[in-house]
Amino acid sequence: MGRKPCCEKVGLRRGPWTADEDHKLMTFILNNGILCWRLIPKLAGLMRCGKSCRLRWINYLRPDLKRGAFTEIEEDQIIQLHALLGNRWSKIAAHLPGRTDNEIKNHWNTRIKKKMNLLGLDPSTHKPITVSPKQQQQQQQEEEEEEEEDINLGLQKKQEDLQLGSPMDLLNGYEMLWETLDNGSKIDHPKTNPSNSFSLDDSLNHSMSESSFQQENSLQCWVDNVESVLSWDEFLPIEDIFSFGILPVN
DNA sequence: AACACCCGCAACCGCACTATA
DNA sequence: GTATAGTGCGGTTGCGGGTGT
Repeated sequence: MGRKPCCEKVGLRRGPWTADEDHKLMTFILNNGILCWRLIPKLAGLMRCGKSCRLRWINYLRPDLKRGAFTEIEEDQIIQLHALLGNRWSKIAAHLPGRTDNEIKNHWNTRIKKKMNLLGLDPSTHKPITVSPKQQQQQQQEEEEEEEEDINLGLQKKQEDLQLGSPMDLLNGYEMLWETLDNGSKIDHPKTNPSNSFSLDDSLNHSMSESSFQQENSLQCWVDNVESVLSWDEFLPIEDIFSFGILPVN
C-alpha cells in the first residue's frame, strides 16, 4: 500500500526548540539540503517529527528570513494582498520576501485587525463597517458609557502609539491599488467578478516591485543573530552549501 | 513586591491536496 | 483505481514577557 508513516509520535519531543536542537537541524540542512522531512530528524539526531522540523526551519531557521518588526510599507502590502487573496497566508507571504506565512498571519491577527477596526474598516471585507439604525443607537449608548469610564483617552493613546494615517489614506490606497491593477487590464476586482480568471501573480508582482525589499541585509542580520549562540566552525562555507544545492523549500 | 491580566509569538493540530505503492 | 503516506496550509492554543493594579 502507501508510504510509511511520517513519524512515530511516541517518544518524540514537543514544545519549544532548544538551541542545541536548532543547531543540529541547521547544521544538517546546511550540509545536506532538504531531502525528505521524515528522514531529517532521524539523520540529524533529533527526537522531533519531520513536520515539526519543517515548521522550525521555515518559520525560524531559514537564512533568508527577515527579522524584526513589520514596516508600514509591509503592513500596507499585507492589507492590500489580504483584500485580494483573503486568508491565504502562504500566497501573501510569497509576495513578501523574508516573511513567513505564520509571521504574517500572527501579525494580521494581533495588530492589523485591531488597526483596521480602529479605522472603522471590517478586516474581513476591507470595507467601512456599516451599522443599522438599531445597532447605531446601541453603539451610541455604549460609547456614552465608555466616555463615563474615560476609555476614550485610552483609545486615543493607542491610536497615537500606532502612528496611524487617517482612514481616508487607507481607502485611497485601495483605490490606487485597484487602479494600478486595472491598468494592467489583466485583473478584475474579485468581489465584483469572482469567477474571472486572471493573472493575479503577474499583477501583484508588478505592483509590488516598486517597493523592493532590502534583502541584502537579511542574511547578515541572521548571521549576527545566530553567531552569538552557535559556533560557525561546524558549518560549511556558503559556496559549498550552494554547490550541494539546497532544494527550494516551497 | 506580588499578583492578575493582556498581548504577541512559536508551535501544534487537523484538514485538504498530492504523490505513490 | 484505490488506499494510504507525505506535505502544505490555515486555525488555534498555550507559554512567556510586559504592563497595570
